[in-house]
Amino acid sequence: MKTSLRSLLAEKIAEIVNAIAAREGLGYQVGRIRIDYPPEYNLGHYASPVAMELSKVFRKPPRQIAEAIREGLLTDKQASQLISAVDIAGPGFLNITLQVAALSMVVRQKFSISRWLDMVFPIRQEPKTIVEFVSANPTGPLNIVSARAAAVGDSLCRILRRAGIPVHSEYYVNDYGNQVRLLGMSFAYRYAELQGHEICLPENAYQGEYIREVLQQILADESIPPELAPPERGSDLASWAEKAGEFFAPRGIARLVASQKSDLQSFRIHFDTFFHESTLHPAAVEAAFEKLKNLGALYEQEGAWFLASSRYGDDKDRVVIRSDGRPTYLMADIAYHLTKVDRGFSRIVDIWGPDHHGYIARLKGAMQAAGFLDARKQNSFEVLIVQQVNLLEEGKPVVMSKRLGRFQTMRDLTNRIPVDVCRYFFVTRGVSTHLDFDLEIATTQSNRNPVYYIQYAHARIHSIFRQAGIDFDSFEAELSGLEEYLSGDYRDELLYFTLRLPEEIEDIARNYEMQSLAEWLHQTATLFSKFYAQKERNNIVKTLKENPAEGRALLAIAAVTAQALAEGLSLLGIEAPREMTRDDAGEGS
RNA sequence: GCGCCCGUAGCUCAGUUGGAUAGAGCGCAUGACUACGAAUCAUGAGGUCGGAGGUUCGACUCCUUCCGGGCGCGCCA
Repeated sequence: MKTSLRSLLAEKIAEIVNAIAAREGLGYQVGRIRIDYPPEYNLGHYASPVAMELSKVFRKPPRQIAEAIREGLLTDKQASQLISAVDIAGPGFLNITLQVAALSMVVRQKFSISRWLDMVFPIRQEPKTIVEFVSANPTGPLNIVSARAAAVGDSLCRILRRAGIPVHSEYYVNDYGNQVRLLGMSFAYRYAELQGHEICLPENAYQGEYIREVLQQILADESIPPELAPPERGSDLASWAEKAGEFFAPRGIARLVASQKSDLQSFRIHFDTFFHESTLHPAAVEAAFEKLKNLGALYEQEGAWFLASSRYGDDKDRVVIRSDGRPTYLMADIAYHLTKVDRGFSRIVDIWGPDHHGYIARLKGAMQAAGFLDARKQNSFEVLIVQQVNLLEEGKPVVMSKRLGRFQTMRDLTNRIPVDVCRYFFVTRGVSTHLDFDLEIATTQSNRNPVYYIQYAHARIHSIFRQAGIDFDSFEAELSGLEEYLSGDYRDELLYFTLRLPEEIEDIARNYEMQSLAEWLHQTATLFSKFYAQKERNNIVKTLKENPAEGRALLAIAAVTAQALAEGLSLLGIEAPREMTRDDAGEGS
């Protein structure tokens, strides 16, 4: 089967609708057929509201259209093999119930979730995609919003990749410009302080304690050239600091970036590349400028060059070259994004922090001006804004100020909360919601966290295999001929739900709503727990002894569930342990 | 002032691009281990979906307006 059950049904319904339209003499072709899930399992496996949507086009009552589609499905040779019933409910919902045999058609010889996903995806020719995320300034440790963006971006990449989409993940390092100068200067002042100077840090310097720590690392690794020794005590340090800063800045950035990379690594975040802004200057920036200028997207005014972004929906035009000739950050960012185009990516996804939303219009404007978003090209450029995380400590907000060095770092977070818990927490919420993270509650509740519930279900299945003395990895789930054992006691419900994984992945590849995968994992684990709690009928070890055929069916259900849970967890960068250690458990329960 | 995001159960959040009786976790109440792990299962209490209008077969979802919270509106990055 080269498609999910849902897509197959959607195709069939589309055929049927088009046939009806032709019969009625309407020159109408349906677009995407929406197929959802009924609110309750006993209503069916799939539900579609198409009949209601088509009511206007066909000028007929929804139920009448639904009836025609029902006829079509039941008389279609391929579809009728899968379907056991089509009910029309409420105002015109089509509720489709599949046959149990549909399960054994999917779970055939050598079946595994992983092989199945490999078969299903890619569903169509997929565009080369680049996802840029985190991209924090290399002037300090990563903060908690970066942690959220990292979890979101990395999970998205894993999911897109699983959907067969060629994905490249990238971190844009802003190692150029004014802030780099300020960073170097900050090191210089701290260095002077070490040399016995009374210093008064300029207000715009980075004040965090980490500046001192990184400075120590630099000093431990290399000696400072004598000509950079601080001037006489009491004299003004400003011009000296400027010069010495040029020495410290690149060294400091290298170490800060390394430290960020190590934070990301411990959060299981993978980047294919780190792209340094400094490599764009000057050649790529100049080339981008020339390109936009030749396309007529720029104009000169009062000695500066402006991008006419208001033509493309921005509130106003934006400066790209200052009147002193230096390019702005926007100009460099345009150059950077044009490299994405040059590198062959036709789908560009950026994940930005909450303070950048005002920036979307101008960058999109630039990409439009550059011809990337030409309607005929089918390219896309999407920006996801990850909203802020309010860090609370016992219900009170933790005040954050990066400049003053008072802020919660990603490291603080991961030191206190296990990575599995953090990553699950971050993707369970939609990216656009502001969310509160109470460290105190997160710490105490992490013991009762939903992520452990999912992992527990997974570990339990492996425990069953250990009890049964069957090797999980070489076991091959196979349901052909075992249909009679697949009904009731949550058996079919669990299997159907589990086999929806490709549909989840397919949806997320389109809408980026990753919280639905977290939800799916939780529901799958819940169904397994219910299945497992049917101790009379679903005791696998016992059934294997009493009725081997039925035992194999139950074992296959469990195996497929474990595979799907492991696969889903890994898509969120969460581990799927085969045993849970008691240390992780809540004590007071 | 303008723009973007958010407002759903006591708390933290889902709600499938307008669909069926608005859901989950935590917390609370009650019950279930001599059977593959009780980190579990079963049952229950808890909602004027921020307020008010509008659009239609149908609105938590779309539009208008108001209220409340957050963030942006540099020739900074």
